Amino acid sequence: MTSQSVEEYLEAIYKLAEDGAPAAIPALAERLGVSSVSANEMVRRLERDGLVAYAPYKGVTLTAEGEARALNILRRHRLWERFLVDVLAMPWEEAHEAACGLEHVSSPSLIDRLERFLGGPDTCPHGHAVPTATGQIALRNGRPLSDLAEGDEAVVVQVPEEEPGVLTYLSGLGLRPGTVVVVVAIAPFEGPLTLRVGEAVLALGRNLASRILVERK
Amino acid sequence: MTSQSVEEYLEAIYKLAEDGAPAAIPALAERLGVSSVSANEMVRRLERDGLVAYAPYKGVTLTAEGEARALNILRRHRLWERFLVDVLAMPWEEAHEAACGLEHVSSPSLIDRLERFLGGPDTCPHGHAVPTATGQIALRNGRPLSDLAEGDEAVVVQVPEEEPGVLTYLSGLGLRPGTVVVVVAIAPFEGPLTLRVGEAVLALGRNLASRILVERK
DNA sequence: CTTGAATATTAGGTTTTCCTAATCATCGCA
DNA sequence: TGCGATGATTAGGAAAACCTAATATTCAAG
Repeated sequence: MTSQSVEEYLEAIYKLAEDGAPAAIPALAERLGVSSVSANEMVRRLERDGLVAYAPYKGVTLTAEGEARALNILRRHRLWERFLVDVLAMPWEEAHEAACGLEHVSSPSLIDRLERFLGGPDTCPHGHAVPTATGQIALRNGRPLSDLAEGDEAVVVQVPEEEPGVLTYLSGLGLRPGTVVVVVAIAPFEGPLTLRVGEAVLALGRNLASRILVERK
Repeated sequence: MTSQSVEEYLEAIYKLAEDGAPAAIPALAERLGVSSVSANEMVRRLERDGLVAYAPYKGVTLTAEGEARALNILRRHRLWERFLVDVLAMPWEEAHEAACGLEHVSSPSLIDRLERFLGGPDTCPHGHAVPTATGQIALRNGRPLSDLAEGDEAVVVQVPEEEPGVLTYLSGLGLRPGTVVVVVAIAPFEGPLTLRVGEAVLALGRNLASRILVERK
């Protein structure tokens, strides 16, 4: 019996930990739209239940059990997203929102059936790997778009998920998994990249570019 | 912002009221697996919020607003059930369970897309009408199986939903919407009906038979 | 018209998840 | 090394849904 709140915390902790360091409480609170006090409280509860390890001023880390749960949630989320986008033709950011609800009320049997119906997709619409029913997750190969040199051509394999605004923006630019991009120019001093995407030429901030994964063509 | 609990109450009140009289609190509590005190408390809250009218010892009735909400929930429930059974090939009673969760986390946009994908089905897998997005619900024509006479032949148009055990039982007997039945015999003193369903002959209690709707062939 | 059963309500609690305000601890930088 | 910003925790609450136990009402049937 894992409550919806608990699941959301586990998911958020997992996502935050993806950027290297353990999740900090204020960052966690921020992401969940909750006060630091509440996040602290909940983290204590998760610790008591053996789902995370918490060291004040250091951060929160998932235990093996906690990570298994988190991967399972991610599995549900990404399969639903795939369904919503591919089958129901829902726009990206709306699909993310909707999947956030559905993921907490989906039995293993339902999810397995959904996976079979979808033909066992490897990734969600943003290119993130779908964990298996047994909790394995494939690691994406590809490197940040910001690592390319001028003149390089590459194909997008992954864009960040979560932030609704970012999703709409990228979607509007046509930057989605499978898109071919050519680096036209790279501005100095951590400046933006100029890209050619199909016919269009556009500028993309370095920060966002570093969160988009590409593969050499 | 209607909470999941509130939605479940509205749904239960609607279903109970279908059998004629306003929903009694103990019946409501029973159906929701909750104490009478809790049900009473919640009904008071619903009344405060203008969703029901409550007269002690008389029962609970939905207001126009409450009924609109209930129909919307039923719409979501039945469309999801259709999806789970038709598309994911989920067995009946598992689908009912699963739909109970999904119905509370589905935005109007999601439900409209789902409906379009399913081709705008008129009924759920048990033959209950799907309310429209604007809150209309078609009334089923058909009469109780228990009203037939010996020798009558008819086609099932609706079976009771909700109780998991009943669903499995009926499903096992092959009694589902579309099934053709012939009344072989009717036992006196409110006794069981003997039916022929395809090749099989089976006995069905009068009570259950009265909750199955059929149409003359 | 009384009385027993069914129904309703009150009183007092619990758990979960959130909050604000205030205090305490720590880290990193000057 | 000392201090200010950031992070952590405590104290005290709130709202939603539940619960049990006890009491009060009302219904219906004899």
